[in-house]
Amino acid sequence: MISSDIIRGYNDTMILYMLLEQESYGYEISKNIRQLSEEKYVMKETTLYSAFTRLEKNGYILSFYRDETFGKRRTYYRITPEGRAYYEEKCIEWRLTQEVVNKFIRE
Amino acid sequence: MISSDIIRGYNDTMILYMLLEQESYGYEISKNIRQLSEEKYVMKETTLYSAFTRLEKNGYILSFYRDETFGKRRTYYRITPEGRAYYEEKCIEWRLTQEVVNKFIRE
DNA sequence: CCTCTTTACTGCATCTGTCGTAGTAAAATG
DNA sequence: CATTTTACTACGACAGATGCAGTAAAGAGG
Repeated sequence: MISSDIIRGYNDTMILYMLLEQESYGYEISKNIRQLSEEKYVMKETTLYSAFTRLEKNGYILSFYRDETFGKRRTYYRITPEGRAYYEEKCIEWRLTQEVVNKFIRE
Repeated sequence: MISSDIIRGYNDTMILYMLLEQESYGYEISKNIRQLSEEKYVMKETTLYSAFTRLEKNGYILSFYRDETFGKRRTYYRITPEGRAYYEEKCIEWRLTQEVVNKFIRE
């Protein structure tokens, strides 16, 4: 299992990744993360929604409603240019982190 | 810079790695981590010492004093078999984490 | 000899992201 | 018509990391 202390700070990055190509909403993002990670990582609901709040507060995503004639009303999210920039930074940081941590890993 | 939310949970692993081959003490471990990471990661003092407390509480390290006729008295640490086992687990977890996070990283 | 820097910690309070638990509510399924 | 799935919201607790402050001994430099 991947502990929350390791993934911490990368949940935001995963969500932003999911929004790079298309706008989406909580449940769908959650499912897509689970699938892309091949069931190896499942983001908790509370983690997901609190990440949305944080990301929107920081200006990295925008929330909106769509006119839906079916289904329960969803909150959709769209990535902003600031969100894309932040995502890019996180990718660079991740590569550096890997490089550093790998020096402390055996085999 | 590597954010504390990313490295979180790996500080313990880095410290244990440093104790695999030889017993050591706070200041030395801190210097060695800085050097091994090529100055890319510097563990904060408070983080380091609070990690020692936690690691000892969990039975992963043991603290002791050496008879020193010079210098200020140091608290030395030694890794336990449980600490080695925990370190191994963390290595496995780290590989899985890399695999998963890399799916969400562009380029 | 005296000051400054380096070594070697300890204590305490705060912040932040994650998570457990609970609850709401509408639509789909059987 | 009951159960499951979808789609959230609220609240409180926890743990690791950090900022800040303080202590104290040894070594370095003038």
